[in-house]
Amino acid sequence: MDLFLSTFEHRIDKKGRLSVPAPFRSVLERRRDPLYLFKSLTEPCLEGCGPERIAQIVDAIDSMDSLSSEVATLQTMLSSAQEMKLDSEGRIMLNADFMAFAELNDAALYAGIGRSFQIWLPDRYRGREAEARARAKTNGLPSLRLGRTNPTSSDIGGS
Amino acid sequence: MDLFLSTFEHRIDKKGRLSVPAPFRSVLERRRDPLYLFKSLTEPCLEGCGPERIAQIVDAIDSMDSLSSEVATLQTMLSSAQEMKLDSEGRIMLNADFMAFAELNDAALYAGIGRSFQIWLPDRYRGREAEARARAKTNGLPSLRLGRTNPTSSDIGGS
DNA sequence: TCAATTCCCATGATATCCCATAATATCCCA
DNA sequence: TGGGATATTATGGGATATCATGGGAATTGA
Repeated sequence: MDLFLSTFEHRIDKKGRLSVPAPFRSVLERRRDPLYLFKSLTEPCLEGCGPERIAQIVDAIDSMDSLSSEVATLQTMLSSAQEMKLDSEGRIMLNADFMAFAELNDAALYAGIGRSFQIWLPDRYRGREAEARARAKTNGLPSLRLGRTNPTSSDIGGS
Repeated sequence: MDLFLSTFEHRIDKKGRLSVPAPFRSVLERRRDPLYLFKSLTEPCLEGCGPERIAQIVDAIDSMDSLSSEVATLQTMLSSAQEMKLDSEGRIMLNADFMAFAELNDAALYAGIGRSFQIWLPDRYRGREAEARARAKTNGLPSLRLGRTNPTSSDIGGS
């Protein structure tokens, strides 16, 4: 099972192009998957994933009460989602909405979190990481149930 | 699986013409589908889709009790539906009824929500999006357990 | 005939393609 | 194991194509 792991910091050039880390690209290429990005619902960052997660959201909407606020939330995710086309050098172009949402300017940090990854303003990410480490030191680690855990909402729009 | 995703804001010119976003056009062209628009039943916006969704509504009506109020509701959708013809530059013309219903004047925002998309007054849409994000932040994200989740292999984005 | 559409062309902005380069990582063979 | 050769990667720039948009002319239709 190949996963998105590790962090990478890349420059955003004057034309707004941003290289996708080669290890992430090869995960997608191996699966012959296009790359989707969308605005996180809970954090000031972008989320990257393959098509199966998008399909999951589409199917969930169809099976839910179309008047519920949960459907509105899922639709918000989709309406910010975008299939990213990579140029021949493996770069993507972030539109103005994405750039503004994550407050990016000339650099971006990719954080692989397993089945998906996030794109952050580098300094902001490092600040969050420091906070998380400090929390772990005082509160201890969250329990890690090994083996299959039940899916929770927190692994959709992403932590 | 090609879907209507992302948002696009386009101007409505003096002649009432409105460009359909190129990515939406290419979804329709790839499927050789015409474009249908109809007035949303629940929101002050227009809905856009291909013929399969219209057929879905027709089939649903056929399979329901013709006296039920739901049938009347669905019929309302169909009676406002219209096949849109695109000009050679990929633009549509919205009739006065559509313009008034969505309260459009000189700009429109397309919001892709998977198998269909919506057309909104831009500011109104952004307000709704902000609300949905605020809700998600306080209430958490909807669970996606509903969709078919294949627990074996190959589901990087899955559950 | 008049107004409203449809067709056609123009244009600026922007995205995309293609090529170049420097730095780094990987390979290969002595 | 070392070190030179080769491949990969991130990054940049110029040329080209696409897209959204606007306007005039031809066409329709009532």
